[in-house]
Amino acid sequence: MVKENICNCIDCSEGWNGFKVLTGEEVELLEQHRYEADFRPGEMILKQSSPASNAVFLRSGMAKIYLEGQGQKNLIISIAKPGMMIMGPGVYTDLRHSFSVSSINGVKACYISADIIKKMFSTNKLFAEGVIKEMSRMSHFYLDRLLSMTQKKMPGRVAEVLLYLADKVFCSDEFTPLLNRQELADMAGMAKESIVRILRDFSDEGIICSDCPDIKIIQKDKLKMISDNG
Amino acid sequence: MVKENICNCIDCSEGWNGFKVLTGEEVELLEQHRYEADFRPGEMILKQSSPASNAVFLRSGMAKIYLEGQGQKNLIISIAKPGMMIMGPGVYTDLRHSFSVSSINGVKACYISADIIKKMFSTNKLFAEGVIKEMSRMSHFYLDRLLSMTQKKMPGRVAEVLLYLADKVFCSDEFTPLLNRQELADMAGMAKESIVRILRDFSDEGIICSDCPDIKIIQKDKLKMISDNG
DNA sequence: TATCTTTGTTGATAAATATCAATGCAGGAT
DNA sequence: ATCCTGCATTGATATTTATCAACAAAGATA
Repeated sequence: MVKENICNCIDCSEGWNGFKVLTGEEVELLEQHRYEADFRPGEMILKQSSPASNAVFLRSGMAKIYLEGQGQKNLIISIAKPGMMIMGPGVYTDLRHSFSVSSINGVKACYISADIIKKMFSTNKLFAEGVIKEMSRMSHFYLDRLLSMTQKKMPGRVAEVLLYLADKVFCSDEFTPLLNRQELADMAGMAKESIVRILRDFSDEGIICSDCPDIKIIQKDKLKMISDNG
Repeated sequence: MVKENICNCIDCSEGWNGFKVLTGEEVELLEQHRYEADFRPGEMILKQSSPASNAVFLRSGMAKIYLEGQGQKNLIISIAKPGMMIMGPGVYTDLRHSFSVSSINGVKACYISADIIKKMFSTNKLFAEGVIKEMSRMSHFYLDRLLSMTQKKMPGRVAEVLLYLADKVFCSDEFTPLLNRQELADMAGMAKESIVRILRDFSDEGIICSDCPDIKIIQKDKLKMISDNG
């Protein structure tokens, strides 16, 4: 198997779009502060509350981004894929990572120094615009989740999670979540027994086909309705 | 009574700190795109989903920032005071306001064109840094709330709201919330009957003194414990 | 003052959700 | 094969929370 020889972030086929606007010099600077790392499934990539010295970019594989609450109760915020920037708001506030990130399957990732990103934020206005757009998108997403989590009942939240996985993560109505029931529950903010029951209900009503671990969305419109109406 | 003659955002005693780094030219530009407005209690200042053409800065009074869910159920995210920037992530994403803002008491506010802010974001790197720091702070705050709302039970959320009001809004352990019970419930994400009962419980246990509408925090350490332990 | 209207409060009840305990099932190790 | 071990599932039950209905209290209006 021939390995692609990645030598910089602009040419990297899985690189973040925001890097496309960098100058040659900036790319070189970036290279000097980029570290590659491989992870097996289930390994910690970023730890919540640890010093936010790096942003992370996946080159392959998927990772879960989650908040650690008290008593090992987690809330999975989103699933990261190659091409996305993973940089929490802590980089510009308390210099701590705002969330934890860990690999779901095998992951190749690049750590890039947060200081360098901040530096380029100041020297390259197009790059700065890309960064603020990305952070705004995240903020927007958090607000959406905040509303869902507080106002929707369990079936609505499960429907939302399924639609998120289908539309934003796997880009297909038929997928293998990679997450186990406990993790799906952590995404929807409920107990694992609850999500099991709701998935069964959806199955019984013919809205999805749940051939564990695979999930196939049959009646997407119905799922959307459940998600919208809470 | 002599009215202060405000002629620009740098000299304004209630202006946002982030404006302090602007050049003379930029301040002038800002002035050309600034509109003052007065509001009586309970009036809409920004409407969720409407075009995000302006950011808002309060010169006096307070406002509630909230998400409108379906079926007139609101979630109050935070309380805005003079000196704070009110600009949602929609300005950099879908160009719609991400939340609604309405006055709690009498409010004087300045609308500032979002385009001008974006322009200065590109031309003044210190200003850009101020904006991203502010947006990061907000993002951080949203993540905190997300975790609280999903993992804490009602008493924990009520304690959190009380501490927020005391520490971040009124800067005193004795205050008049200005929000009625329904609105306090909308902050803590519960029914108004529920918050009434919990406030009474806190009163009975001597943690607070609730002489409606005034609230006085007696045992702050206990309240913090309740908030932390969910 | 008398009458509305809104807001706060309480108790009873229903609905939503979590927890607990038991069981089954599949993959990996011995 | 046989034994583990972790995950999924199910039913029973307890806890949490919302809803409903009634009423009290405080302002607002006439």
